Amino acid sequence: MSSQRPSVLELAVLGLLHETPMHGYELRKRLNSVLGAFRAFSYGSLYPCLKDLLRQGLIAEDVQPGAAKPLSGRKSKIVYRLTAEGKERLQDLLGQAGPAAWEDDGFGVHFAFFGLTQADIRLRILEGRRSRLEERLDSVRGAMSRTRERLDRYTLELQQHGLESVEREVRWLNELIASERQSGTEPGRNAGDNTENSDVGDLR
Amino acid sequence: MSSQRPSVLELAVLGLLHETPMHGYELRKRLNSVLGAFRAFSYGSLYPCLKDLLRQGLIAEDVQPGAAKPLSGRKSKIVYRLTAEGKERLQDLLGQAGPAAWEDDGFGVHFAFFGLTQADIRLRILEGRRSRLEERLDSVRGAMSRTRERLDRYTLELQQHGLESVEREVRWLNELIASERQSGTEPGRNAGDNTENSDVGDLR
DNA sequence: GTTAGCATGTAAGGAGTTACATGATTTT
DNA sequence: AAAATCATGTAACTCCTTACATGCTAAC
Repeated sequence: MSSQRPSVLELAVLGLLHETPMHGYELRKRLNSVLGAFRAFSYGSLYPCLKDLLRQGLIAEDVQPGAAKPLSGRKSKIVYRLTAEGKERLQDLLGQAGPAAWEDDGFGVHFAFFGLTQADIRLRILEGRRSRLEERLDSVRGAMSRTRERLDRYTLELQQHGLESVEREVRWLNELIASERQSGTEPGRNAGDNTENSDVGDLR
Repeated sequence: MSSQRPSVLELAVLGLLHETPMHGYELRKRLNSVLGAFRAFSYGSLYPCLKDLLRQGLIAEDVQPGAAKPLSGRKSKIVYRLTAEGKERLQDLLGQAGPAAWEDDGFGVHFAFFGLTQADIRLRILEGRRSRLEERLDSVRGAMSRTRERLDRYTLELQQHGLESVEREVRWLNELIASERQSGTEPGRNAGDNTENSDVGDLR
């Protein structure tokens, strides 16, 4: 009655555990390293989330009894791994290309797991985010031109910087979309296929 | 027992009401227009906040009885204005140059009201934010060099973009700080004094 | 042998959203 | 007279953080 977490965390945890089993502490570090500047999570949200996923049968725990390995700085108490249901659920989440995947929360995480996402879904998410940002651009530009005169230097500076940030992300998305389309429509190539050819993949 | 809102909203509301009295609906629109791309608030948080500020005596309400003005598209029900205590509280909040003023939440709002903020506080907030971002830069760069090999193209792309966004904000802050120092240390000029001289103020 | 980092958790609460409920006024 | 927008509010809920509590292991 209180579960159903379509949360960012669920996807992130399932996605990370898809690579390799891990225990909570490790998971949290990788979480904040993969998501980098975008998001950070504390144990206070991670552990309850793990319990929830466990209860749903999406992950399973392997308990390491004592310190069996004197060598190497590992001690590992509870190692979580993805179950078959968890893999299904992950694929399910990765297949979603709705607003949740391109809003501020969500986009970063979905993008981080694009390597596991189908090419057409990737494209839809990128385009969804771009049009979302363009909407925002319009409304901010509108508000600026409507109230330009009465704003002081700092407010103006803030708006300008915000605007340029969004514009910058739109350009980034444009490059990504172009690159996706090129590898997507190329004959004889499958989704996710990304061997080196010409300069695609070198977008920075 | 449950008040004490050092929330972003409190500062934003007091700051906006310092310019001119307004009713809630108007306040919310200006809020989302001034803060633009940084933050957005819903009525569900605005109205409770107004009640709280009212209870604390920081704002007062002037109720407009009926439709007294046939002309102009105004109807105004409850117009809020800043009380003397509210002005004090605002100055208090604007004088704070601690972490709350330079973390992700908070910085945007504090910056938006730099026009009402003392020059030395402005500088401290800008420098605080810059060093905060530089810390983040270090940790992300560290994480990247530690795990570079095993990351797929998309994860790398995400980190790169995040990194560049932060670097961009640091450059922006550098320009602002330089400009602040110039007008601050100039002999015969007071804080907030920003008449045209050479090229300061034209940083974009 | 004590500090630092690894490791797992919980309780309380903060900050805000969504969805709803209601009604006045203006525009079409 | 219907639709849009102005205007005010509330209840329930979400998601996450902080601060605490606990203990193990490695390094100095």
